[in-house]
Amino acid sequence: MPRVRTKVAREAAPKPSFDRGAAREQREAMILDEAIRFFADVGFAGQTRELARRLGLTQPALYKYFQSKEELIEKVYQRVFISRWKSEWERMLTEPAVPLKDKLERFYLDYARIVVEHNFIRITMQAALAGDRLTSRYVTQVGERIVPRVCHAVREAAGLPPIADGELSARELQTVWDLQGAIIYLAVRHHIYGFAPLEPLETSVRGIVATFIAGAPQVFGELARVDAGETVRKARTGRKSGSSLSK
Amino acid sequence: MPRVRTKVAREAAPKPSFDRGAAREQREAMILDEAIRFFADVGFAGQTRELARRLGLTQPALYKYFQSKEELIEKVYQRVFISRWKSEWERMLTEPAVPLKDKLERFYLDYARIVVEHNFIRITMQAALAGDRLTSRYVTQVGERIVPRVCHAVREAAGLPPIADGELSARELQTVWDLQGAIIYLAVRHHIYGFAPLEPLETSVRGIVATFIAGAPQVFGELARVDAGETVRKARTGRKSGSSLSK
DNA sequence: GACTTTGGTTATCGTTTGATAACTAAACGC
DNA sequence: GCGTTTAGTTATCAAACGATAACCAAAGTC
Repeated sequence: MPRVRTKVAREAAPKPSFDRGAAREQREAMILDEAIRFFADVGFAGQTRELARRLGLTQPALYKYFQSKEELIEKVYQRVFISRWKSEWERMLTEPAVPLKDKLERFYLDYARIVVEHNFIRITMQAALAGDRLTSRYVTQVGERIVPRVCHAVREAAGLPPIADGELSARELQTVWDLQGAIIYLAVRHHIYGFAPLEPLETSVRGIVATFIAGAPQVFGELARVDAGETVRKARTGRKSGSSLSK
Repeated sequence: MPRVRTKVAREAAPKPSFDRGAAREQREAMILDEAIRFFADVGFAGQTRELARRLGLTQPALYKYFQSKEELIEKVYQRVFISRWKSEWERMLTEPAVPLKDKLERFYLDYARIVVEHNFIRITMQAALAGDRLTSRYVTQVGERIVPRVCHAVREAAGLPPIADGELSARELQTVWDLQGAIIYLAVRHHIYGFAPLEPLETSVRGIVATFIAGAPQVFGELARVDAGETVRKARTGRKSGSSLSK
């Protein structure tokens, strides 16, 4: 029964042999990186043989690192998403005494640099289309940790009273989601539709933030006035809402 | 040589037999509609057998209508894209004497109803990821026929002089693309990421347009002032650009 | 230096999957 | 009515593709 013997030996393996393990993980990471590029390119229907070829390996060699294609894809997801969430983002958006414009620009410039990237957006989109959960997890995080904080920041700048996350109106939240959308669409247009950007990423992000800042607080303010009957105006400059521009 | 005889007979086929052809086209359309739903669901890697099953047919029957899976997908593209471009959009955006807000709301409400739709956005995205040309054609059309017209409309409302399409700055065009992006992202969030909308589509579209109108003309105006040295101000209400809100 | 583990190979297996062949029954034209 | 088309069937092919088996050489362990 050599089978059993092997199994026992493996389970009892006493010395994991430091370097070996590290080297293996490094190798696995290299494969994952190539897999990310590969699947971002051709989609998850891409063949393991082709991936192996790109790595300069034979196809069965992949199975020394991953039990199945499915597991490989799962690890690709994890590597893509986990490595692209920065915990400081939440801090950046709550830092007190930073003017709204600076706060949003700093955050969205950083965020966009991570998110408007070929492999990230393509993997994300393919994963989402395939119904994978991790993608929604990422978007859920944005919805829980980013969007409300931006809302609060805008409310503060618009002179509205602070409220809890749960009390933010759908309208306020959606307005911030629209800002998100404009950022993400930069990535979609470039990396999925394949159109060259019209200008540097930084310029676009600043522009999106500028339009938002010029528009959103006013929208928030109008919401508040509708809700509360004109009580909150201190941050508004007395301009009539519907000037010649909007009518 | 029965082969040749058949061929000749087919080529010379004198009476296309009205109803037959019509019925066939109808049947083909039915299949295409199901194929759209199917591929939107599972992606273009979906099996022809499964599609046939959904249609209540056997798989080889599909090949009476399409020479290959590729051709079927090609026709799916055409059906999806061609049927969803309205030529009146271009007219709606150039109609004179309609206030900017009304013009944009009317157009984007209609546009969103077409574009923020399960099958459309999913097929579009999958096709784009697969590198298909028709998708880019659709986006190109938006870029050529919609975006510049919106730019002109905004310029007009902001009191800026009319210019040719080619003279629109990257900054102006991108600002309008960002508006597009916010609309499309409504579809992505709902139909690809799978999150329930926070509010009715119409409300979101009106909100996006409102934010844009409150923000964009100001941005356009500032652009113009930078370019031309404060000469164009007639449509502005005298509010300082960077009020307490943005600083 | 014998023994084991590891990372790789070549050969191959079993499904899956697009596509075709061969046939059939109903509909159609005359 | 009789031959022809046509829309469908069943059976089947050939290639693609994920996965496994069996083997091998180099490195590591004792």
